[in-house]
Amino acid sequence: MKPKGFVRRTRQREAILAVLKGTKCHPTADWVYQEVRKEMPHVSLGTIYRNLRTLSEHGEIQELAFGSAHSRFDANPDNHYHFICEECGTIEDLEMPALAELGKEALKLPGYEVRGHRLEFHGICPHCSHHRSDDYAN
Amino acid sequence: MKPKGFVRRTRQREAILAVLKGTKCHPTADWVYQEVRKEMPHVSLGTIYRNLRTLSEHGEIQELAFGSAHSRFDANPDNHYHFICEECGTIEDLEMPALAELGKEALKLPGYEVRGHRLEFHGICPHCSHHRSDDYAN
DNA sequence: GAATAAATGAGTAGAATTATCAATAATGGA
DNA sequence: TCCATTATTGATAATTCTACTCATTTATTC
Repeated sequence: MKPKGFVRRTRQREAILAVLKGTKCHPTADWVYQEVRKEMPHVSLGTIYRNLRTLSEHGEIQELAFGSAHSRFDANPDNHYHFICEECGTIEDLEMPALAELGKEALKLPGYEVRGHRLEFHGICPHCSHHRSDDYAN
Repeated sequence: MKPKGFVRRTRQREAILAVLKGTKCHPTADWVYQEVRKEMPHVSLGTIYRNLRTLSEHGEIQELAFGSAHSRFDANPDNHYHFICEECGTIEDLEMPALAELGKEALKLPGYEVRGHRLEFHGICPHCSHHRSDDYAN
């Protein structure tokens, strides 16, 4: 019997994955589009976006973005860390002190002038975790 | 003599900063807009964006975003860290191993289910650092 | 090969952000 | 206090990135 909801292996998806694996840079969707188009001129930009999402949802690649598409702002300009809830998207400050040794670690890289770092944790916040238990109870 | 290129102190900028300092959430530009509008109904959304940028450029607030507005993709789905150049925006993989103890540290937070973390360093890459020296030489 | 449903291409739509520009207002000096 | 200067604003248009729609195509299983 044919399974429902499975993932097909298409020329386009293969090409996108190949392009991504063939570069050390961390390209944007549009860069990938331009590359894939060289081999497959009729590929659609929608296809690129759709597949990049599908691939990252299946853990084959990863998307580098700050949760939502739009920026968020923080009145505290000093370095501190955040927790981002995967469920509700809430961003919270962590009390954890900034780790000075992290910068030093990276300073070992020759030629790189490290000015700072950013650390975020993601997972489920207490609020959403609570709602989840409610769901199981029903 | 009047200095050229200085930053003025405007009602709008003060209001934006006040709104941002008055919240613990990490709002989007639009949220700030809605709040400022309560006190200042004719404020323009463009003014919000302009000031949020100006303020973060002057280190009075910080913007939480992944460098550029748009997502970037990485063929490597495993957790690893990145270096982002503030000059050219290039993102590079770091050889540094993922720090397991970081997750454990954050796990101490009661009620939070930490699933992962992300660490990025920012600064100047060797390539841009080199160009800079050239500038000084001229 | 046929049936099925996922995926595509082409175009449209929407949301977030930036640019444009005449009008306004903050600043330092007279 | 008034003036000259110019950063900033408000209003709107323009861009950019991404998601959505839907008829058509195509990968998969039988």
